[in-house]
Parts: sequence; structure tokens; C-alpha cells
Amino acid sequence: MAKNKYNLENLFSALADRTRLRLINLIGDSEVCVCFLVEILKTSQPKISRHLAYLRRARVVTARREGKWMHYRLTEPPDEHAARIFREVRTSLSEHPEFERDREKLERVCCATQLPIQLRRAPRPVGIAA
Amino acid sequence: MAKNKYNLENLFSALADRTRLRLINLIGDSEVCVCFLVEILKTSQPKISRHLAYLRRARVVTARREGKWMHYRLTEPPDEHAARIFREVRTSLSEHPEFERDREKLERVCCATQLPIQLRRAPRPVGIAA
DNA sequence: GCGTCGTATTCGCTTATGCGAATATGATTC
DNA sequence: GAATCATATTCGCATAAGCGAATACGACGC
Repeated sequence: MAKNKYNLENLFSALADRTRLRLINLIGDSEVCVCFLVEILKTSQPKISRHLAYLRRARVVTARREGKWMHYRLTEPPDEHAARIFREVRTSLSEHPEFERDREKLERVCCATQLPIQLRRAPRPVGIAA
Repeated sequence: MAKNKYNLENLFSALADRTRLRLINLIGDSEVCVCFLVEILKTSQPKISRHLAYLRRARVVTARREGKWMHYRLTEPPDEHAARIFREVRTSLSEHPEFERDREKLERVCCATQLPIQLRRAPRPVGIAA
């Protein structure tokens, strides 16, 4: 990445990492709080945060603060071609078994009547009306 | 890259470089000799060769030897999703002005009645009947 | 065989990327 | 204001990627 001018290479660099693909897949059409991402991916919070920053720079996610919590949602990259490719990538992820499992896990965790202790007070992901 | 198992990250790593995108774009639906790629991209031969090796490892090109010359053509990556994404990428490149210019230049050079000196004996790119 | 041509690889080097650990920031609660 | 919670950033290090220069390889021509 590194460069400021938007180009396709930046998009592909952002996508060239397993953790980031999993994040994109998990966020999907919802707006998801960081703490859920940390919980589902069973990864350290700084690592998740850094990868989210990477995705922000590539302009494929946007963040919204709500009190202590940060919510992330996917966004269309500015370049038209990049946007088309990104949609195709999301479709691919959604059909990939390995990534489906992550989404199912998020579903299970956030829809359970009892959230795990570390998420007790966290705002649950919300679907975005497309 | 580095890993052997085929996955999406490998594809994106391969695409995350300007020179490689230009190579993919230049090869397009034809089979192109390395010497043309070197000539059009005005880059050193070892650099082109290394990037082609990278693309080979990502399984998006295949090479064919003909005497002293190596011909490269694009190929569908093995994974179905990767293949869909790759097609989308190719379409995007074909519509991008910056990349169009490269193709026009290749067209001009290889269709000229007189090839430049360093390409005098080189086999011209040939279109592939899809 | 020897030289040459087209291409591929290796060798140092520099820069970029990813990581865990520690620390900083920003908002909330008391 | 102090403590705490959720998140972001910095630091130091290890590994990977990209580059030019030099070299190796493989096929051809003599």
C-alpha cells in the first residue's frame, strides 16, 4: 500500500491477507463492532485493529464511533473498477466454506440470548438496509 | 505468496503490483513473447522475467517454449472463485486508460511492417482463438 | 566444439509487511 | 479527577518483496 493515489494495486494489497479477507467477510452487509471481530476471529485486539486500519486506508471499510465502541461497515472503493472487483470478491467469500463458517459463528454468538462475558455490554451487529 | 496451497490471498498478492497488472493486460487474449513485453514496458529483462515467474506461481499465466523464445498466455486460476475475480480484473484493466495505452503500443509495435531492431527476429504475438 | 541470443535465476541490498508486547487515546463511570 | 473499558498506535524485530547487477541456462548458428 503506502501510496495515496487510489489505484488497483492498493486494493489488491489490502485483499492479499487472510485476516483481512476474514474481516471483510464477517462485516458483510452489517455494521459490526470491533469486539465481535476480535471474539470471532480469536485474534489479539491490536492485530484486528491494525488490519482494520489497513482496510480503511484501502477505502473498503468505514468506521463509526458510538461511545466507546467502533462500528465498521464495508464501503465501495472510489474507483469504479475497484468497486466491481470488490463486489465480486465479496460474492466469492460468501460462497467459500471456510469463510461461511466464520459468518455462522458470528451469527451464533451475536444472536444468542446470552452474550459471552467479554461482550456482555457490547452493541450487537446490525444489518444494513441495502 | 510463498505458500503452495492455492487460495485467494495468493491471487491478490500476484495482482498487487503495477508491473504484473501491466503484463496481464498486455498478454490479454494473445500469446506474447517475452521480448515484446520487455520492449513495450521499457523495463529490464530480468525484472520482467521475475514478475512473469511470480504470475506463473499464482497460476494466472502459462509459458510455452519455441526455440529460444518463451511465449506467455493467460490462464484461468484453478479455483472457481479466483477465476471469476480474475476475469473481472481483466475486464477492469481493459477499460482503464492507462492500461489501454500499453495495449495500443503493443499493437503499434508488433503490427508495424518493420519491427524495432531488437525484435527483428522475434515471433510476433498471436491471438488465441477463444 | 564455441559464441551468441533469449530468457531465467542468484546475489546483495533496501524497503515494506506482519507480528506481539507495550503504550496511548478517547469515552464512560464513579 | 481517577479508574476503567474499547480501541488505536508505536516499537522492535523477523520475514518477505522488489530491485539492479551479475551470472546461469538452453537453444541455435557456425
